Amino acid sequence: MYASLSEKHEHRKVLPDLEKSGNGVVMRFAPNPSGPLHIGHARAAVLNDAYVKQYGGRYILRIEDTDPKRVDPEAYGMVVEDLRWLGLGITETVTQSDRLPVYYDLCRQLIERGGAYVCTCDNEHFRDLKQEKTACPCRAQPVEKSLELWQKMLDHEFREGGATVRIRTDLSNPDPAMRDFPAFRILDQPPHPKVKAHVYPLMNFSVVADDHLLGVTHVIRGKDHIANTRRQQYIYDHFGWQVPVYRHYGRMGIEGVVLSTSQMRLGIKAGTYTGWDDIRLGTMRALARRGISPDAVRNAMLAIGIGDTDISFSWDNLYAENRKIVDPVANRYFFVPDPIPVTIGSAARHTARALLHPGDTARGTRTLEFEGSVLLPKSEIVPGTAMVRLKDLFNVKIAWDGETPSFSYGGDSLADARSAKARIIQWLPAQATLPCTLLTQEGEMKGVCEPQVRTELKNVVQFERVGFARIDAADAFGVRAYFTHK
RNA sequence: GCUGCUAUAGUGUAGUCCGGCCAAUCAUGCGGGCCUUUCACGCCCGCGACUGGGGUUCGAAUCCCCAUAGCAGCACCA
Repeated sequence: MYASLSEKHEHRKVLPDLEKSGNGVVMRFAPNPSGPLHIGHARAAVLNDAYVKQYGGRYILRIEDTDPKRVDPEAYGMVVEDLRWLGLGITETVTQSDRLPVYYDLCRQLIERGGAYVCTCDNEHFRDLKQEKTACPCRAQPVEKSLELWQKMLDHEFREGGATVRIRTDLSNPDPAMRDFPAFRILDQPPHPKVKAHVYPLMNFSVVADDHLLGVTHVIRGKDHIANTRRQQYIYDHFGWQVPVYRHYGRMGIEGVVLSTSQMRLGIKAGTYTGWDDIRLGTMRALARRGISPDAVRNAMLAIGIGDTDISFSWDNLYAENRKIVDPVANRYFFVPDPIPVTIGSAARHTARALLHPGDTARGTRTLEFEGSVLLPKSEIVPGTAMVRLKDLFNVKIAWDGETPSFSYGGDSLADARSAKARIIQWLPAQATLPCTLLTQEGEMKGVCEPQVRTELKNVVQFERVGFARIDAADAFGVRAYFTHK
């Protein structure tokens, strides 16, 4: 029966065609290993993946760890885990810190070609010259001199900031960002967690080197890289290499969560967040913990596409995608928040059998024995309520003496409840409950749930009339669940 | 300030290249109804947008200009 359901969603928009994709594509996802992946990374990761799947080819994970200041040793593993969770078709992984000799060699070649030079000017001074479209003295030095200085850089004869390799561009370029931008720098501190080095390539150089060497044909990334694309063009031209096809999608604003890795780290250190998977964060692991399916993330990203308009990401749209995936599989249970004990006079023992899933009766039922007392959600028992129906059980009449209610058996007839417009609410037998804490992004909800929820550890269930939740921990003493969405 | 990119309903998105078939698509959201022993799912109905102003044209969401707004870059970050 779910086949027909999913067919309806097959009209999902496909991504626009990429030019030069006839013989397959080689694409890459290139994160900086400073922390785990978040929803912002997911866009680039998923979009590239989708194109590789569409056209066939290779999908390279390239860890860009050429700035030791922004490397968290634990992030290498986290990135791989997060990508695996997302279900991407990564075919190979390279780590830039393993490839420093490759970049050094290419740098020498580039200097020999006159495409780069070593600059020993003071940083501030160079910037002033650049604004004036003026060359610094180093620019005119002979190639031999630059090669000599480059060797000195490698030999660590310069201190941090003492020398920089610059790409020769066009000083008259109207965009100051294009003028003789740096390609290598010297860094004495901090030490790189993976290699011993003091000369590091800057992103624009290592990216071009790797994109070319690895055969990358198409690059899809955010438009914050547009300037880098133009800068990188100079390097391609110096080497005489062919440029990949670029697409730059617009900025994606995300409401309500902190996405800055440094802020998240600070918050974790300060105890504001419980960890990288704190459900108030926008990391993949936080989404996973809340019961968001990786396919929902994928579908939401594909729906957004590669448009170059700035957009604001909507959680509602993600939740809708997730609901499509989770609703057919999640078993139903009762969770009674803020429970109040109620004894129902004059009611005989009853056995309630509630479907685990209303759309799939083959899954069977759960059994709740009524023995006289139940727990009801406090919010449902408000003065004036004359009758409620306990779902799958019977009707309950409520008589009010001022603010004080008294409860009595109101018959089994569903029709009576309907005609009395009684609400059909969730409940639990007082003698068979399990404490349950439902954690939402807004805070904790204490309550009780069916003991059988214990068997759903790590699964997403639906607490009827409350919403979907992922069972995060469960034992004989209680359940901890994370609220997914309504 | 300089350089560049973008502008369709609350949100996302199609249409824009090659003007008419667009009194503008689809999803989500919201409102109403049906179904239903969940406020879920499903079904039906409805709400809601071409940033503004000029111009070109028989005709403009689509082409041109100006304005406005947003975003990005101008780092020895990625």
